[in-house]
Amino acid sequence: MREKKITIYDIAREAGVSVATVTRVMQGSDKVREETRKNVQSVIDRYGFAPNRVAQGLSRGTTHTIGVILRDIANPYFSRLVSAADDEARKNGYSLMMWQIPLGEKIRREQIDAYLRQGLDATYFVGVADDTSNEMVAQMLDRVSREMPVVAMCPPIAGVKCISMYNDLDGGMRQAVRHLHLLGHERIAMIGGNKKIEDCGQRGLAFLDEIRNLGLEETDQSWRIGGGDAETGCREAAAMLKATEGKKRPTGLIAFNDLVAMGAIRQLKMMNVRVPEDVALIGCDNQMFSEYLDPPLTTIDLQAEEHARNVIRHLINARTEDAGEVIVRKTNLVVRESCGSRLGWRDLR
Amino acid sequence: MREKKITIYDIAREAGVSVATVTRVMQGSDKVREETRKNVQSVIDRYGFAPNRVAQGLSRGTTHTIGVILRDIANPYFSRLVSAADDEARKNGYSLMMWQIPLGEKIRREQIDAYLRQGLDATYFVGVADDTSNEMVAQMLDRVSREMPVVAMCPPIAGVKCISMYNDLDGGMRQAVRHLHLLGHERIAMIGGNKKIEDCGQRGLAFLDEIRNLGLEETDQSWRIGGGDAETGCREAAAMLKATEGKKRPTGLIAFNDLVAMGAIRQLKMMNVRVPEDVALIGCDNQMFSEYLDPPLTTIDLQAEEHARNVIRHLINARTEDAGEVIVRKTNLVVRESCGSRLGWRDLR
DNA sequence: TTGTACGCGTTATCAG
DNA sequence: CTGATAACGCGTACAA
Repeated sequence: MREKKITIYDIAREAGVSVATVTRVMQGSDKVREETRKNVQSVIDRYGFAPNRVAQGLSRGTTHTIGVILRDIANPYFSRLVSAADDEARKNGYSLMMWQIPLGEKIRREQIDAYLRQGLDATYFVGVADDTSNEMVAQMLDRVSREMPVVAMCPPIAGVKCISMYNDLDGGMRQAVRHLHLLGHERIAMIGGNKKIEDCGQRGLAFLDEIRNLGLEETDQSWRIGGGDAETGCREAAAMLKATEGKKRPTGLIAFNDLVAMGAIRQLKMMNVRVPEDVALIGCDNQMFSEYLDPPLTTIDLQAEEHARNVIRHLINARTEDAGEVIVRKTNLVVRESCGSRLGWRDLR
Repeated sequence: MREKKITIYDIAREAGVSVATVTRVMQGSDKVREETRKNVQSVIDRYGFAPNRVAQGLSRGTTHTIGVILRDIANPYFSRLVSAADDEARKNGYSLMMWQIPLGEKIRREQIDAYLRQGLDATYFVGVADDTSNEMVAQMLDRVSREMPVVAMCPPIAGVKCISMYNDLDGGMRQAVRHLHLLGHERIAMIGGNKKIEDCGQRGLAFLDEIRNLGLEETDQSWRIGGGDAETGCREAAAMLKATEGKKRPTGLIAFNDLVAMGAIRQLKMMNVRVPEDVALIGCDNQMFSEYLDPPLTTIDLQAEEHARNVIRHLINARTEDAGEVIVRKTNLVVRESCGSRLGWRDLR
């Protein structure tokens, strides 16, 4: 199956020069006589020669490969990031190596060892909300960032020296809350997000804080915690309706993300609650499918592609001094119909 | 940033043996005295030593890395494949290297060269419908499969020697058509799919063929070709309604995939056509979001995860004789509410 | 301007 | 059983 590969020696012999000269030509060194240069180049072209990346990696200590550590690329938000990242990397001569670490699975020492000895040039870590306080993640990032530049897409983690480039979901949350409040909602609740309140970064806290700022009521139904999937949306929406049966239920809902929102919409419909007439809803991530939901979903846009491209650029140009840098990206509220803002102000009593 | 890495020489010196012996211990060779073995192993453990993959790659000629060539990992169907593939690969000590080639972009010779010299052990090619007749794809797969085992997720391509493992979308299509026919639909149309009829593999043809088999009417609106995205669904659904205005329009619709179906649902609703009461709809892929659409989408399930895992297993165990093998996977129709089968038979005149 | 020879970290072959 | 040592393919001081 595998044919004999031609090496730099074959080219050198054929061109009647040494391997050093071939290397010089390939690197565009100016310390080569023009005549030699043309001759060597023609041989290279004739054979379609290109250096073996593995050997190059050993010799040069750089593989032109960036590792991407993430939880689950099947999550459409993450796959958008990776798609843009791969495109940007490839345009700069780099490749991406996937490394999924399923959420809930222990990160073992040997896994990190295995990751480290692959000779990667840099690491793009895509974190989820509670990774900021996850001890295993911290240890992993700490070890990895001692070996290569790392950009982590999550808030800074105590004791870890890497570039942190993440979304201002705090601000996004507050904006969403204010949007609903402006539309006249007085009872606003949140669905989904991390199990333990101390694990949510600032996100859920920001939500609660903004509720208080606006002088809105905070009840035991204000934040129904859960996961970040559609199932959570179904389950928690149902539970919330049940818990507030007969009482005044929330009229504004903010979902942890668009998947949760998608599940919530379905459950609400099944229970004959209209969106947005009875309950307004806002999601987060601006997924590809979000504008096709019924109603089209108002959501917090994170500009995933732009974010990912930026990460790759940082990684490629990373200098040691950059470690510790923190970059916060502003979010955008994309207003569609799920929060009813197009219907104008309404009486929500 | 990068600390001095320990090598096999350090271990050998520390253990008072030669590097050959260290290698033997690491490979579990039985030709090592038990006492030596334990001694060396203890040193290995103490230092947490593990061989450098790059050097290993050079020496052994195998990198334990599988390349994944695909069009766009942001497509949720592909990202599901990759997620499962990565999981399966990792469980077997392999890593995945991404290689996106955007649809519509020319595949240049140098790109293939670059791919080839990465020292990959195998290639997982995820094709789209018209790749089967795409000359550039054929050339690429031909070159790649001369260097390493390849499993292509598309029908066999003339002149390319690789394992072909793909879905029986033909059969899936026919099943979908018959399902609608059984429900009483007499005018069934298809939306989306490849631009040129000769590029569709058997898929669109299978649809048309099955229509004829059942003695159903075939009109110029029977197949509205287009792309494979939600936009196509919107555009073509609108165009179809417009083209059949005042006439008898199709009552059963089969979308090229779930994205197209998603767009179609939205457009139909906007034009006050009810699904499934006025038009029944079937998609393809069983995407994560499909059951959350309104109505939940009946769709052809391809068992993406299982498919991907199988590909990886084949790649890892590939023998030269396997090239040329063709594996066709059966599909499943997942019946939900978008085709109205739960409503029972209806009069559709 | 060009060539020689060594290093990169492992594996594998061949003596011993 | 164990140890030198030659690949693996390329980059690069250093020498010429």
